[in-house]
Parts: sequence; C-alpha cells; structure tokens
Amino acid sequence: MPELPEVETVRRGLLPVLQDQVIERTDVRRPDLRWPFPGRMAERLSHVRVNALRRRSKYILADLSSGETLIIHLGMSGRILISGDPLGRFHKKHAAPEKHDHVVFHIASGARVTFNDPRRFGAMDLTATDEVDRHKLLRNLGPEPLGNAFNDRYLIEALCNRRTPIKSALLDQSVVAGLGNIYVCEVLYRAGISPVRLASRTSKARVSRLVPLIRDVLNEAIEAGGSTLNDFRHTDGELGYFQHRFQVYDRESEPCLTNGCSGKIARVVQSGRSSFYCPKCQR
DNA sequence: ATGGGGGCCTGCCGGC
DNA sequence: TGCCGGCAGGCCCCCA
Repeated sequence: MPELPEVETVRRGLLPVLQDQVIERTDVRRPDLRWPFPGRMAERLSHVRVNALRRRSKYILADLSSGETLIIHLGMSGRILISGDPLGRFHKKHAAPEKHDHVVFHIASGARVTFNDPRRFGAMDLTATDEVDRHKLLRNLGPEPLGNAFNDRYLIEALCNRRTPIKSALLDQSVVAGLGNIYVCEVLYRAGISPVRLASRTSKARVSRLVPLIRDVLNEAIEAGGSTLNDFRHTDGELGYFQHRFQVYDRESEPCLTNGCSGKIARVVQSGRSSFYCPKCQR
C-alpha cells in the first residue's frame, strides 16, 4: 500500500481518536499477520493509554502508558478504519467485523479502530518504548526524507558507491526511509533521471537536486491525503487524491507531460517492480 | 558486503 | 459464466 504519505495520512486520521485516549480492550482475531503476533498481545493492548502516536518511515508507532510501543506496518493492503467516534467527527457506525478485520481496538470513548488487511503483508509488534529504534524492523532504516539528516551531502555519500539502478537505491529503505514504488517513479521523472541509470553514475549535481524534489513530492502527496489505487482509504474511509497528479506512474504508453516533449511513458521491470518513465526526458 | 530474486497473501482485471 | 495468468503501494531472507 502505503508509502510514507499514506502512512502519515493514516496517522493524522488516528490522532484525534487515539492521542491521550485509553484502549479499553483489543480483539485479536487471528494469531498473525506477516509474522506471529507477540505473546499476550490482546492483554498488553488492554487498559493502556496512548501517550503519543508517531511515524517512522512507513511504520506507525503508538507509545503506550505501559512503557511499550505498538509498532504497526500496513504492508501492501493494510487499512485502519475508525467507527463510532462519539464526538461525531467520523460518521461511520459500528458494524460487525468484516472479512480481513484482524485486530479491533475498543477505545474508552466509545470509538473503535479496526485494522483490516486482505493480503496480510502488514505487521504488528510490541516492544519497550526506549528500544524502538533498536527493533529489528526499524534499526536499519535510513534517515527520514522530510528530516534534517536527509540532505545533499548525505545522499551523495549514500549513492556514490552503489552499483545498482538509482530506482532500486531509492527504494532501499536503508538509504532513505519511506519512499515506495510510486513516489520513486514520480521523483525520478521530476529530476529527469532514468530509473535504469546506475546510482554511482548519477552526477553529484543531479543527486543534490533529488533531495528537494523528494521532499516536494512527499509533501504534496501528504497535502492531498495520499494516493488511492485499489485499497488505500483514510481512517474515515475517504479516498486520497494524489493519484490524479501522477505524472508517470501507471501511465504506460501515454504521452509524456513535459512541455514540448513528444515521448511516451515506458514501463520496465526492475527487480520485479514496474518502473514508469519517459525515455526522452529522463536520462 | 552487496545485489538480485523468491516468496509471502488475497483480490481484481483482462483474455480466452 | 468461468478459469487462468498476470499484476498490485512492501520487505525479509537466502543465495551468489
């Protein structure tokens, strides 16, 4: 699913319902997602207050009054939906659990937060809050693309020795954390860089230019509430809108949108993922 | 050490 | 109408 902008959209949607609120009880409706849930997860997620709701890369982190942090990843098809919010900000009423509703959080306010994930590539784990950064899933993540540690000096250093296509390098979460297939395609289009160009063969000047472009694309997508392809929804069930602004993603054989360019968008497969780009203006 | 490919799942869409 | 192959926003793990 969800790349950084979609995860950030979900986090913001959850904020008013979870921040400083008490989880009264959690229903765990199956033993695992991608991996087995941690032991006694339902109990450890009952009678706890959510002190903070953070995001790291594509992970949502809920810091709990128990001293533990709930780590949530949405995988490819994970959704989180809110129902029965007593303050009326979300109109959806409670309903019987649907297919693929795997975990249901019952909030003391009366709201309910449901994690639904058909493909089950998502994940949940619990770890001590002061050890979150050392958690297996998080410890190898590179810098946040919207943070200060992500800058041209860093990115030049990170890419200069990589003998892999720049597309693959930017998808590598240890280089920069949070980009996925869609936004990498869009970023490379804006930068005029071919996805098949080797990272190490991309000039420092062009790598420098990538930094603000990555920030722009992500900020614009967050502003638009993320992108909706098949299954992404906001926590209130609404759609994101950034997909209407895709310039290359999923536009195979359509005309390039660059002024004066007569190119057609091409699709190539790189390490099993589709890359979309204009062979004329991306070199 | 680094890079590439397989595999994990379900659902949907297009072609026959 | 039904079946089959291909494809999908991610990422761990194994192998070379």
